[in-house]
Amino acid sequence: MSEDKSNSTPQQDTPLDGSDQFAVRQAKLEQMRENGFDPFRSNWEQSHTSTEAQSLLTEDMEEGPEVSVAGRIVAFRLMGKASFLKVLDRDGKVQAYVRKDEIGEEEYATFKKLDLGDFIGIRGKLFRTKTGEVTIRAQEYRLVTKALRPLPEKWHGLTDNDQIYRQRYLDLIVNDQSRERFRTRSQIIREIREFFWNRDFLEVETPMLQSVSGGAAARPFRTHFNALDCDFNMRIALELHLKRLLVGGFDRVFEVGRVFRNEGLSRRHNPEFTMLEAYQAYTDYRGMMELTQSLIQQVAERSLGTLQLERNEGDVIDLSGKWREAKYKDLIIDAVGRDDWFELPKSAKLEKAKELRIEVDPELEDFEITNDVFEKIIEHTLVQPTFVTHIPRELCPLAKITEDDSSTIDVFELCINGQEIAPAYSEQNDPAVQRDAFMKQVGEETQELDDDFLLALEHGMPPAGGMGLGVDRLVIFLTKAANIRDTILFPTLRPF
RNA sequence: GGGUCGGUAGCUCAAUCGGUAGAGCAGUGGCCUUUUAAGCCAUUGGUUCCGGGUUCGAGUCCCGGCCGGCCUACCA
Repeated sequence: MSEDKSNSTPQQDTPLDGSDQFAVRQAKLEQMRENGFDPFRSNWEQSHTSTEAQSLLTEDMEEGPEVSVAGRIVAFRLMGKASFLKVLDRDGKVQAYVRKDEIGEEEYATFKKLDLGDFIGIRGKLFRTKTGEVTIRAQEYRLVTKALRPLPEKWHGLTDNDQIYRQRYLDLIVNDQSRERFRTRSQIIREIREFFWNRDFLEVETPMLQSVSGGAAARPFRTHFNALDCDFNMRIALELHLKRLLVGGFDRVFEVGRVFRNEGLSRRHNPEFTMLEAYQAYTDYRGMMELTQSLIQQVAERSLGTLQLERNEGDVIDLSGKWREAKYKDLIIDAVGRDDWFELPKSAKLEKAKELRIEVDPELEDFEITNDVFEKIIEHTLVQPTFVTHIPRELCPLAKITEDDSSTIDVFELCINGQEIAPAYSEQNDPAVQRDAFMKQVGEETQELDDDFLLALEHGMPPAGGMGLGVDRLVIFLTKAANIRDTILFPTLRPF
């Protein structure tokens, strides 16, 4: 449909029947302009937010002070010569009561022409209605911004997923739960920063455009830089640059930032997602264990006020106390039901995997079959916080090898809510061992060899523990979201 | 990428065997000075996602496409 923008006067000879709500609202807007109001230019001074205003009327008071609020009309109940409406602003909703005999006949006539979705300012004293709701008795109101499109339905809200993601603003206006979830997400990220600042970590920013994207084995997004006429990748991890800063003498650094992985979409994967990584010199993965547990406990306590998280499944995740530790090998042996799993030849492992109904590619390496067992039958059972330790060295080329067991590395993988949420390592700082580990990966895997990083290691990186945490996944279980897309304001979608 | 389910009014949803496409909310016109999904009366509004096909007749059946949900695969 194309509107004729050149025709600024509404066609008065064809009365609007109300079928085209956009046209009806546009006609109202034109009418206002003719009467000398600009429905977009006015501002309104807020004295309080909706919830601040409501708190001013305490139990013992009959009438509160005068307040001035502004927001979007989300409920509108006209009753002849008086009306109730609800105004939504940044921290909630407040009800207002408008009477014809208090604002005047003319004002009331134009007030009745307002629409759901319009922004208005209201000034008046607080009182309590019959049913006890704190309400503003309007002495003055003004339209601040006209909304030309109608809001989604008031009771069911917006449920169409596609529209929720593509027009997130509508979701935020009408779905309280969604609005609340994104406020919580913001609070969580704020508490994460607070935690690290308090521990004397330096918050830094490292490049998103990199000529070599290392630190993980995911496929990158590629782009081209015209000025230098060369290709760049978007980063897939923060790790290698943060470690360069350890070399540079920043003993404690962290970054919260977006990383990009050119892989599939799923309920738990978005191609751009938010990663927290922290590196601390003169500690190891054990130190990271204490840090990670404290971090998540403090964040949950401060942003949710509890360490007991009820899941949609009905059970409760208990974040309190000291968290369970379990060795990778023990979990595997337990899951497959035989002590000699790690001594079995590959053919026997494949056989057993088939028995357990795990689909495995016979081309896989031994350790990959084992890891499939972990990912497909163990990981989703780790609902209570569990540090999985002593992971096979092949899985993490960037970690230190365990002193008394050269087959494993000094790392943990923290699982909560059946999801891997935060890995941490005693970071590998021997440049030769690091190079060997990289070389084994390059070619068969997607990790690229970052020579510049190895050069940095040759200058000496102090012993350190490091950890990474998928912020979106943390938000998923802290806010009981069903899907990663419900925790990302504008998730990646197929363009129209 | 594969499987599967879906797309109907601004929104939330109906539509029997293939037989005139409906309701609630929103809108429009009235009534209503403490409502809470306000209420009452009246009423407008449809390229049934798009394009083909079968049929006397298609929202419904078939084919192709677009978009999405869920499952699955890739993502140490």
